Amino acid sequence: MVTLAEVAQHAGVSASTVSYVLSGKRSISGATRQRVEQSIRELGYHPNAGARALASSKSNIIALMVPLRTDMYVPVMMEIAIAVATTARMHGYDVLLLTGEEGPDAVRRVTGSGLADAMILMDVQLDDERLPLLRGTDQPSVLIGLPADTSGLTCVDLDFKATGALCVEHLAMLGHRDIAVIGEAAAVYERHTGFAERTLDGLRSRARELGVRLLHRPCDGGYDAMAVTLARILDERPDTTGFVVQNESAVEPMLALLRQQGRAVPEDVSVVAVCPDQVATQASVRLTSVSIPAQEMGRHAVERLVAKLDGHGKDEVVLIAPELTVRASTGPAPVRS
Amino acid sequence: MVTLAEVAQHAGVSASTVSYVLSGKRSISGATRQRVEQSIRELGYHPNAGARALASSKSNIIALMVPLRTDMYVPVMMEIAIAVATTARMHGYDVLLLTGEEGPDAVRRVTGSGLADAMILMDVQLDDERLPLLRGTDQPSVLIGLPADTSGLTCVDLDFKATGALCVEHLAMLGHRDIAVIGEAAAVYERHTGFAERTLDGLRSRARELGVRLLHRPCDGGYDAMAVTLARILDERPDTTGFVVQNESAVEPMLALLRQQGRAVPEDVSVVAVCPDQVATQASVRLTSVSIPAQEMGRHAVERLVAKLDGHGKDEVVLIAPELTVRASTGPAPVRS
DNA sequence: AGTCTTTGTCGAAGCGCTTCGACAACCTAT
DNA sequence: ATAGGTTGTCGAAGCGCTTCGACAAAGACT
Repeated sequence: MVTLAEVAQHAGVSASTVSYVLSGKRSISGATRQRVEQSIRELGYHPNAGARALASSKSNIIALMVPLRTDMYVPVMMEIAIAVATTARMHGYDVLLLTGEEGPDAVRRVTGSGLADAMILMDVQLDDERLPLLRGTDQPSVLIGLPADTSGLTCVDLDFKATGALCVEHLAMLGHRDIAVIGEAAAVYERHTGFAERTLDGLRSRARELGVRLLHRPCDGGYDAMAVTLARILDERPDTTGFVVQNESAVEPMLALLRQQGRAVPEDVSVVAVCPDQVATQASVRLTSVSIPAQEMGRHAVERLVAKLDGHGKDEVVLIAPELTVRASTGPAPVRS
Repeated sequence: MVTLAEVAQHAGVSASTVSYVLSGKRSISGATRQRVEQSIRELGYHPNAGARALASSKSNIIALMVPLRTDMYVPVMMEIAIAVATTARMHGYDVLLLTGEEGPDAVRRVTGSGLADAMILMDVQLDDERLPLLRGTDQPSVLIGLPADTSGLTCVDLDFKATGALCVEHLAMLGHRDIAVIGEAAAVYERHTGFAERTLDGLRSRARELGVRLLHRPCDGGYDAMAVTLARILDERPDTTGFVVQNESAVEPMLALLRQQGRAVPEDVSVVAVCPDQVATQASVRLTSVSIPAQEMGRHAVERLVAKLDGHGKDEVVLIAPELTVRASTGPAPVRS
């Protein structure tokens, strides 16, 4: 274990000088800097993280709380997590992975111990029990997702309300008057997950404005659940010609079922998905979709956080504008028989 | 920020006594312990992580290197990561999330700085460039996955060779003589990912032993790629009646394509998948599969690591025995026309 | 009763780093 | 030439904790 002191001795300077070379917080002559850097290289010196954290009261670690449950959007979560880790590294931070399991205690533990300098929370509930803690501490934080009350918080998310509106608009413009929404599992709505409700909100209000009939049904993933859900929808609203799907694991089963029933996409029915691009392009019909910009969300979150850590950067809500990409799954509504 | 000293003062004992109450490394009288614990609670004390790490040279952090690329098994990776985080917490450790991006440098950085006490590597290549570093340090590590040379290393993985063998056996037993293997994307084989090659090895050697014809084709995920691959296979080996699929994102497209071609599963062709249970049960035909025990792998890895950190625990390779669950996608081979 | 353990507590010395004030040495402007 | 400012370096004081040796006090044994 090479220490700062050893580097200093090797370079013939004091410890503080080495520290200043490393941090750049005071000016150092070119000659000295080079000598020190040389010594650092020769000795293979790595600053000790604990000592640094202690002396500077900064750990250079960002905590990331991911949901424990894996009933939705797993690849999206993963992509966000990776984007967070990658972006954080670019700013000199490492990422501590916390699962939602500990709940508010994890927040207390991390802020209290100085383990992390800041934190990012994913999978925020509308009325999340961690929020009071965040508001009550001076440790910077960013939420990925939107709670009901965003005052005093910084949030990053896709504008799901606009997303819902966009989907309805697209279908309405193509002449569809009866639209069915296949949503996340019922449990997701029951625990008041913001994005799901906001999407629904956007869908409904736009549908009302455009005079389009809208039917929403939650749906567990998988083929069997989808079969039941689809049957019910078509039973209740036989004239449905447009579908909005917000549930990755329902996409492919749905396409398979439609095919099986002899309903052609997009000739007979149109499908718009809210899902990552990868899912949309790999599906058996290339799906018109609003993509979930996971990378961008992760990147944004870190950048907001770093800005806060650097002193600038205020509380604000960043809503990423949705983009609808037209692919092969939507077309003009069929002429009514 | 409440410090140890403040707790000590509040409880009327010395700082070291408080420390010993916390660590349990020396015996403390019941009365004193209670007084100290009371003070800790009243003051809301949380030990400072940096100071702890510095004084004890232990950070209580485990580093987890996940692959940057997301071209395969994303949900599995996520599940492992979550299992690692959860299990680590149960042993008093936190998890630092590193992406493969930095490569060997990340290993150097983490071991050198004492940021983490130990590390877990995922997505190990057969000839991984991080291995020499691991062997050259005294910091404990565990690999999830198997490199070519496991000497001096601790590894945890599903026994993919046995997995391959098991799949062939099952199909052979049902009378299938021509089996096609639909594998991961070609890139996965090109970079010599251990599990893919080991599965193939198991498939081939067992097929040879049982006198079964085997054709292996890599396949990118998605419907279009699958369509091409399937067409080629059936062109080359029209008598194929058994399929082994090791590629999550090829499963559903394949089932859709078979259905479309009028080949019934399992009456005309049988399909065995190597995938997480969730995928197998949610597919449009409930798939006979060998499951990928993500949770178990993550848990095992942490437990091996903690054992090493505690002094016991030697280098060893833990291969988890595969289990094949028969569901609705396999049946007796059709009688030859 | 005296010696030997055991038990519970304390004081002090660091862990390796950052950071502040001090201060030579050197420039620059008057 | 001298006062005033820069610039580059150093020494020392901590950051909050762990841990070691020391040592009273109390119990166990002859």
